[in-house]
Amino acid sequence: MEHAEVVEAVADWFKANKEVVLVTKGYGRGFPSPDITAQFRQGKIALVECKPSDAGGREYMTGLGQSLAYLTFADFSYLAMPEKELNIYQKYFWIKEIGLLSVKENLEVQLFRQATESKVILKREEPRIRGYGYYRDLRPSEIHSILRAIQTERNKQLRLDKNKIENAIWREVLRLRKIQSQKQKNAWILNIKLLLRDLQLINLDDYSLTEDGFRLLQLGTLPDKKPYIDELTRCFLINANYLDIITIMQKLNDQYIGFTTVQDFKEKLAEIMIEEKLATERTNVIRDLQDIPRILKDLNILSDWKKYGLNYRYNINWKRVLAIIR
DNA sequence: GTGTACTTTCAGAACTAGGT
DNA sequence: ACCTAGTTCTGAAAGTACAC
Repeated sequence: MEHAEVVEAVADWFKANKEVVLVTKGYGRGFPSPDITAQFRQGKIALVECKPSDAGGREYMTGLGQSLAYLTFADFSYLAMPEKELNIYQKYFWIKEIGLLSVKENLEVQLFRQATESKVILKREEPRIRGYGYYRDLRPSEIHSILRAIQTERNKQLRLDKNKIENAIWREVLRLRKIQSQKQKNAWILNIKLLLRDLQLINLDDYSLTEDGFRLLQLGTLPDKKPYIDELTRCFLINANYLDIITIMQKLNDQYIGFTTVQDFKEKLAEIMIEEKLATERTNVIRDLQDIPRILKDLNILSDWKKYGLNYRYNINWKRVLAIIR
């Protein structure tokens, strides 16, 4: 049983739970990075570490260690693996706080042991209402300009001053766009913060760049823009979890011959995104979808809105997607 | 060409938490 | 309870392109 199969099965198991409002795979943080995040109605969060078949004791012990680490920033922690391995190694998983999930050969999931609530949270993971990155307005080249502005300002500072960094971001926005009203400052900075957070390019605590952030900053200065765009695409697909969105788009394309209008397509897409718990009911997925196709087109993942017979559709450039996520 | 559907860009409304 | 500042989300005008 592959790692991805275990992840898929366990994610589905959480989605089936009425109390769960949001399920995301591998999204939200750098290290240590859980395979699944499940968020409950009251805002409590469970993190899951998944392990495949035939991996050797060492890997299952590492999984236990990761699960323990998750208890420092989430309410519940689970370790999931195939039934066979769970039986072999269960004696080592004696720490009762860690929940255990057993995945059968037919990919059916069983709750082997309920997790208990963490008593050791150091820094709580904030509940989210989206299982995909927040995105508004910014173009790929603008993202690079903003990263550069943040890093330039940071290098000037002896002592961290977040306000000055935000002022630097705003100055950069004013340079990039023709904005009339100062009132927009907060909205713009916020939109930028949320995007960079979700792409995992900066730590919001101190505006320090992550490894991905640094890489993008460097790639963006090259004369050839392709490596930058490719890397940014990877961040959107993996870090911001847009891979799940285009997977659902493909499902829709397979299911329907086409769509009468963009609006029709977006409504159907939004409905499934909520069904699949990629967003909560209170998320305005439709509004998000106003901007998401644009960035996917900029990243060369999505075609234009093309006519086929009487209907229309977006096509997904899977060749490129697969090359980038390798 | 022109009306309509779609895209891009800017603006601000609606929450939320904390203080009094 | 009310105010305020800060955060998050929503709306829509302006611009563009596309079918007819």
